[in-house]
Amino acid sequence: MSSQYTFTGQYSFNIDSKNRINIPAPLRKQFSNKDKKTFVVTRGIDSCAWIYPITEWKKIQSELQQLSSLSKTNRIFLRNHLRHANILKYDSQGRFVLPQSLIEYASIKKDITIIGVLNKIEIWNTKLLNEIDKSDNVNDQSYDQLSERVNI
Amino acid sequence: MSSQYTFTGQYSFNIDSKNRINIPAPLRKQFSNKDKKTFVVTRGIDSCAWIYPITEWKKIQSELQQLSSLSKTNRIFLRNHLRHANILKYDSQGRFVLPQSLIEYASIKKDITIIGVLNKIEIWNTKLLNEIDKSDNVNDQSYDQLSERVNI
DNA sequence: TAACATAAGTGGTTAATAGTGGGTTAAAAT
DNA sequence: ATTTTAACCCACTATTAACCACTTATGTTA
Repeated sequence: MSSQYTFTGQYSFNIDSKNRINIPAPLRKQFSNKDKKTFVVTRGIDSCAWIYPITEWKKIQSELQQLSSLSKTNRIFLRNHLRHANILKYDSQGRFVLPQSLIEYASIKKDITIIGVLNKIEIWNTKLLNEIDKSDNVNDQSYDQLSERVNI
Repeated sequence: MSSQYTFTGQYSFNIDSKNRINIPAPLRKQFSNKDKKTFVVTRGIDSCAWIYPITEWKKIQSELQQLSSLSKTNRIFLRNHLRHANILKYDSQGRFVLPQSLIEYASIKKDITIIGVLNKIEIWNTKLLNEIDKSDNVNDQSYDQLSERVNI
């Protein structure tokens, strides 16, 4: 599934006393009019928060709608993915308030790093990201597997 | 079957001394005029209560009518879903009183957590949900199977 | 390269809404 | 008739969202 969004780059910001985070202007500019400044923040798979523009999120959502709640696996999966998904808008200054639950999940303190990763934006505790960056050596074998699918 | 409803997010509330529960404003706002503040609360498949906006419930009902009562599974499923279904309205403050039978079924005490799960809303005993969240490890294999269908 | 102009980021205040509690009236049951 | 229960309404408080203003950075033009 390909996306219209190709977020890239890395930006340093502070979260303010009201838990507001500024979406970097270069990323914000990519939001289409259709999105109407609306997006979904949710738990990332690593300890960070993920942002999807709402039109992008709806694609994911329509896939989730195919899953029947009669299956236990599906129920748990749906619950755990949807309960942390917050639909938000950024204000006229390009900011939004990050929900408390995600602040805790991503260990957000003051210094944050925002990264563009194609169809999503990641929000990290700067310190945490740097530590992971050093320690998280993906072994060569997994890259080999990847190479069969992705041609860089 | 896709739905017009796409409830998401998680909200913490208290049930009050009159057994009233507040439907979180963000979820309430999604109710269409057609629903006229009316919805169905019933037993969830796990120990929680499920809320469907009335227009959504009617769709489900017509699907349930397709199920033959010759199957035992069907009979049990139909019984449990239909006998506990209460048609209710929320008041001008957005609250409704949760029937005693569902309070017992979902072990509702004071602290409750409300979760949006696409076409339905779940009401949980906060403590219970957290416990299940930890213990209910769906094995990786089932998620692997899921991954073939859902691309997040 | 200096001055200006524009855009981006930051902080705070105000206004609106959501959540909560309680009270009153109407209905129901004993 | 009295008590209990439920629906409806009103009011207070806390939280959230919208708005305004200032500062810093970037970029453009003389």
